[in-house]
Amino acid sequence: MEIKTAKEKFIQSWGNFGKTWGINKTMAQLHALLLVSDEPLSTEDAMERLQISRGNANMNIRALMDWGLVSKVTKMGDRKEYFEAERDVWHIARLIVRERRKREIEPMLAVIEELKEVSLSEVNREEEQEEKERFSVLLEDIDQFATKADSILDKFQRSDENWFYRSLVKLMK
Amino acid sequence: MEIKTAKEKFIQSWGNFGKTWGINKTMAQLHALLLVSDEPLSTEDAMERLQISRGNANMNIRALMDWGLVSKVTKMGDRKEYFEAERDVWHIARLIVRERRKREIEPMLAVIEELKEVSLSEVNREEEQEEKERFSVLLEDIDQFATKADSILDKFQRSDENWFYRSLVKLMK
DNA sequence: CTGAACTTTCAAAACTTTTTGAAAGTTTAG
DNA sequence: CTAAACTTTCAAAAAGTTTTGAAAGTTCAG
Repeated sequence: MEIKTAKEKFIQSWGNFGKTWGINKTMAQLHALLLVSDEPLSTEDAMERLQISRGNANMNIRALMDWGLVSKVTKMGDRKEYFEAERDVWHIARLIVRERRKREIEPMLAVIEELKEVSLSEVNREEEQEEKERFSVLLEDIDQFATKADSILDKFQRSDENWFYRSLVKLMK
Repeated sequence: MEIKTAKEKFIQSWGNFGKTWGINKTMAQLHALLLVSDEPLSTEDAMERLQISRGNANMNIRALMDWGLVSKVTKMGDRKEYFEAERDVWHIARLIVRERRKREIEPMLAVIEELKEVSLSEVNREEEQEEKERFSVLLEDIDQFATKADSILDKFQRSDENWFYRSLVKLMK
């Protein structure tokens, strides 16, 4: 296999992989493209390589910058904007964890906390007692688990690579 | 807030939450509905509570059973099938991790391994040397990270609740 | 067997998300 | 300032996903 073919395959796979994780396919493909490029690329370069429209390229590159995965590079004597991807896999993972916690875990925790409060309020009718109790236990269990998972991810996100690898060794014992 | 309203809200939130994680909204809502039901429900019950069609209810209940999150219950003297959800949050988490590893992480790892092999093949032309080297390093880094993350998840999936909580304490030190 | 009770399937419709591309906006060289 | 070079926006179109519901399939009591 040619290296060009291999990179192509990498870009396609990264796109599909991203899609299952709730990330727009083009966004993931752009990320992959920038990861395998030896030079920063312009919007035009990306449009041509991925066969996508200007609007699509522009929007998704912005999104990648919002996530912190891609940064703008300027070349002297050139008005075009060029982009390059963060290549440190460890750093990439932390940025992704940060975004996903923000978007997915924290809103869910907020809802659970809210509903827990409701469940604690007085029981009005006798027959509700047991139902309410069961619901409360469920919410409490989910809350406990999610809070713990969230705090691990928080720790991960703030830690350095060594912490991760040291932790791994501990856990695998 | 009424308990009925609270459960309603739980079902809606679980649905939206699931959606961002690449799980069909109805599937997540059905799961939530069964989680908060004190009795097993029939397909008809689910159709009525969630206002969905028979086909939709049927397909997504099947999917939940494939994931192992829901099981069939039969009542004597009744030909209908009833369904109930696994309520142990820990167990639920393990089942979800198992499915997602299978569907998302493992296929990605397979692609990376395949591309790594390609990258190791002889360099044909002089100018390709550096490009190939850079690509190889990237693939190697991703592979290392993903393999480690996958093995933590594998361990998690096979472990019991106590392992998880003990590990947490260790990690948070 | 037969037919009622139930479950499954799947093509078409509804809905959601993504993409396009042209127009508007911004920046800068001259 | 002006106009060329570039970036951003967003309504409409395309693509993708989910849902519907009716027909086909299955099971089982009588």
